[in-house]
Amino acid sequence: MPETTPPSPKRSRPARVAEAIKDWVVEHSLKKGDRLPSETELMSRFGMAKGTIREAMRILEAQGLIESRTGPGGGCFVGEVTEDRAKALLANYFYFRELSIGNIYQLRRLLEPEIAATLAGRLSEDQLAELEAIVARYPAPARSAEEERDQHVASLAFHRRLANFSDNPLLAFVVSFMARILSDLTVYRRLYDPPNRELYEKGRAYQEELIAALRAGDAARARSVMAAHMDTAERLMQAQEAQVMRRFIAE
Amino acid sequence: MPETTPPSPKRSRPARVAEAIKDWVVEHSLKKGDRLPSETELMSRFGMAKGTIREAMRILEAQGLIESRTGPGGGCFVGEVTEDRAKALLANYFYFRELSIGNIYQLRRLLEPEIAATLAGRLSEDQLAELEAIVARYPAPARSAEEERDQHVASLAFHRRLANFSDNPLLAFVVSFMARILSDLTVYRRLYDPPNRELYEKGRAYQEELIAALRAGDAARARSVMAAHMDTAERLMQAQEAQVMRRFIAE
DNA sequence: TAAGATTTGTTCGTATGTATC
DNA sequence: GGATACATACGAACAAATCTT
Repeated sequence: MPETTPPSPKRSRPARVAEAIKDWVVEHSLKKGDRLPSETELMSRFGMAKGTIREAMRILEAQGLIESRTGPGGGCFVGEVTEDRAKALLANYFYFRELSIGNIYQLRRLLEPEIAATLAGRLSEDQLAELEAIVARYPAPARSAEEERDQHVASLAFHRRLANFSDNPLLAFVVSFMARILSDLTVYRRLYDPPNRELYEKGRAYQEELIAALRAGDAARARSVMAAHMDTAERLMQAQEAQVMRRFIAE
Repeated sequence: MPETTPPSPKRSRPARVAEAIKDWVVEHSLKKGDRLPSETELMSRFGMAKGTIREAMRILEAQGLIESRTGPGGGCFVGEVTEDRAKALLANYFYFRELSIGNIYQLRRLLEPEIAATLAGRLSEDQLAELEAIVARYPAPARSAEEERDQHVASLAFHRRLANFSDNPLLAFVVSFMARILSDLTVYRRLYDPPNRELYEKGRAYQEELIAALRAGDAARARSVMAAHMDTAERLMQAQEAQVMRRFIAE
């Protein structure tokens, strides 16, 4: 595997090696558990020192493309990028870009009702039970800011779970990503005090009605219930005037 | 900066160092061009060898969080994640997940009309001219598969540009990301032959009408034109995909 | 132009840790 | 437990880039 780009431009050697390995994986269409050549093998293949190869491996690892194990039979292995890692990497992109509540809800209003509609009548009883279990985690209005924060995070877990039931991976990812961003918000800003009784009651009522519509297979109703839910949720969030995300998210 | 996690779990040292540096950046709320401690500084701070520190830096670099320069006044600097890098990292996530045309268009149908509507009457004459210039790149129907592919990529550039005019960074990113995926599709699948005259004529007519609506500030019309555009575009794409599949089987 | 200083980039040799047999 | 195979980490040296004088 000779260098195909002799006067190669600006990038560091590890970066180029990482690119080359990536291409190699694609060309040979390696699958999830497949093993990459060992470090010593790569050293001689690329004619570079151990440190350089290792840095390249770290690059791939940071992107979630490989995992490595020590010991005999160990080495580096192709691994799918996990959903969590993808979300973390994407969240970094928005670190400096200051998403507003309005920005997020503009998408939620469009996407969440769509998810609800497409899932109506297509969820198993197990899946519906799972959603009900999440709703059951907040049976009574919160009595403190702490409790309310927990409830809101749980409520977002409801949406994230629902999203992951979708058979559209792109739709599922985007919706789930937004739920995660909003969850992180609640952790790092004291967003939910004072406790807001209205948020609790409306939110819970909507989610219960939504589950009923999903079970009944009533797509139109599921859609409109979710739309109304998003509508009030945004108004309440806006009133609380959150500021979004000022941190890197650890995977 | 001593180790706060003595029995630290499974992760490698470079990964932990990278995390620590990330946290450090957040805590000190460093901005885009700010400089990180030098390698030698970090070596003594973390009590680790040069190679280890460098691997940590590569992890951060791979995520787009830092850049590094040599020489006096050089070092590692905080850098915003670029849009392109974020897209590439996210694309890795979908590498194994095989998005279908239907998956992508389910989102395009929802998001693109929204973008069109929110931008109506809010674009400068310069921006409108830029869009017109893109449309002008395909003044006549394509006469070969090559030419048609180029036209379709240009047409996707139209949507990407429009998306980036949006003042909602999240919406802009998602739409622009989809356009890029579809562009890559055209490279890796021979999706656009044989030349399809209908795609050309309808697509061009829609985009011209859309620009008119945007200029006139007619949000409702911009929305409906874009919706119709997405509708026919998806049907044509689906038909062509079917055609490609059949050809593949036949061959 | 040239020399020197500073900082990242790369190499090599060696030693340690870890999992399999 | 011992041998083996592999990644992981260290330390010292040298190379390359880039700024200053």
